[in-house]
Amino acid sequence: MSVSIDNFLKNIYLLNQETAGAVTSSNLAGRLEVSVAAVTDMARKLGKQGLVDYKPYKALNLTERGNELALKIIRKHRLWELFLHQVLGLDLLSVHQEAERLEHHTSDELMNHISRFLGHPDFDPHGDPIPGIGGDVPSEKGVIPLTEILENQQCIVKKLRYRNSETSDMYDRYGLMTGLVLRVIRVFPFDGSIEVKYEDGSEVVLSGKLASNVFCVRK
Amino acid sequence: MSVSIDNFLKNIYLLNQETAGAVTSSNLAGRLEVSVAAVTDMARKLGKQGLVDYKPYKALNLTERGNELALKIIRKHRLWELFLHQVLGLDLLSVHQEAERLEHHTSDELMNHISRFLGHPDFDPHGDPIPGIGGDVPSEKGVIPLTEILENQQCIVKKLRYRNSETSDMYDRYGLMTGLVLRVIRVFPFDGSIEVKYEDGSEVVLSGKLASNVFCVRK
DNA sequence: TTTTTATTTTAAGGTTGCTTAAACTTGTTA
DNA sequence: TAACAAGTTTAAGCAACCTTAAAATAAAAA
Ligand SMILES: [Mn+2]
Ligand SMILES: [Mn+2]
Ligand SMILES: [Mn+2]
Ligand SMILES: [Mn+2]
Repeated sequence: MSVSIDNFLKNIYLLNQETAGAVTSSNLAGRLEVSVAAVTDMARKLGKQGLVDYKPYKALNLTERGNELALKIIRKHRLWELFLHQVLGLDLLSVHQEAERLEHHTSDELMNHISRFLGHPDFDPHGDPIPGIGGDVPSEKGVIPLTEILENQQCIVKKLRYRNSETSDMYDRYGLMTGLVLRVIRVFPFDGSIEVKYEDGSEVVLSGKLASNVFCVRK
Repeated sequence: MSVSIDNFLKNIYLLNQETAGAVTSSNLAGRLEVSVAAVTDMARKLGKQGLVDYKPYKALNLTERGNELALKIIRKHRLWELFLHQVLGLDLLSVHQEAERLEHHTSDELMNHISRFLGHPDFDPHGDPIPGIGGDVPSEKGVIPLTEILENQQCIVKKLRYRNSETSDMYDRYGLMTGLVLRVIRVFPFDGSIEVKYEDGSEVVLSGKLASNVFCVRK
């Protein structure tokens, strides 16, 4: 397992969730920032190794074994993120960048020490589930976009979807973070924007697009 | 800077101290576990880059810039070791193995967070000095081998030299660790072995060879 | 000083992971 | 159905970092 293979498997897994099972070469190439030809090469190679289900011109899928490996890397990534955030105080953008490298260079043993130190947590600071040692993924049942909360209902923010560094800035601007309790004051169907009230009484209006990237559970 | 270059520079630095300035290609090759030819290649390459002072058939030396880079890597290595030991409870053998990889994949920013978390320490858990951000190396003044302590004198263990995994076992066996207070009870000139008394009153005899790898300051 | 030995360098080649450009499939549009 | 456009594969090649084996050099021994 090299860094390239790690990232290849991990991003098939993640992209598979985002695109509902239709991971294409160009899709993955964009994500990994390599040429499409490089993806074809790697896919064929990992196909032979039994990690990827590769058929020319077809969507890419992980095999059972490929899936297990992907989950192990994601586990390391998200445990590192939580550790760096909670213990060392790095911000949510930095933790991702550091974890992106550390995930490939940490033994299972060290990762288990970190998991124990954190009390075997289920979610990372972005609200994403941390797979267990056995590959079990904590459920996110009841987590829905903020756009589905009705007027006057309360909810707890569980997950913020990070699309780029700009979303990070916006979450900062509005003070949005996991664990926050919000009450939806008003929904504006005109443009989909939503007025919410924080626990401290302050109120802001979020754009529909931003709100659709904020996930929460009803309170 | 790649992992290979990191390790090349770091080990010239360390070997330079151990051999008093006579770092040969075969010497370094053994340390890095690569062929001697690979060392020559890399030395010439880094010579062109101004990191190594390379002259065919001569001993290898770091340039000013190469030295700075080596110290940065050593700083990361030793800070990681202390962090993994003190915070996460890894044993002294594991911390070295993990640090050996993490040192290459940690940003300066993260390392500074870790340094602050630890209170900007001067020594790693093996007693080796941790270079500062500016490249200043904490002094080890007064640190001498246990073999130089006279009968009935007390000393504090400051540094254990790890030669291989066996030394590690022996330090464990005798409960030797940095910070320990010892009193030399008796020196046996016959074979150089030394009888020491621990603070709890127990007494053991250490071989001369083992004692020469234990460093301490007089109390 | 010449010869022998140990060490270092040079040469040739392999693997991994990438690139660009050309050839090929596939599904859609005319 | 034929042509086109988009996406994918194949081909050729490059850089980094290794290897082994042969040639060159330096140091030690005869
Ligand atoms: Mn990564
Ligand atoms: Mn995350
Ligand atoms: Mn290393
Ligand atoms: Mn150390």
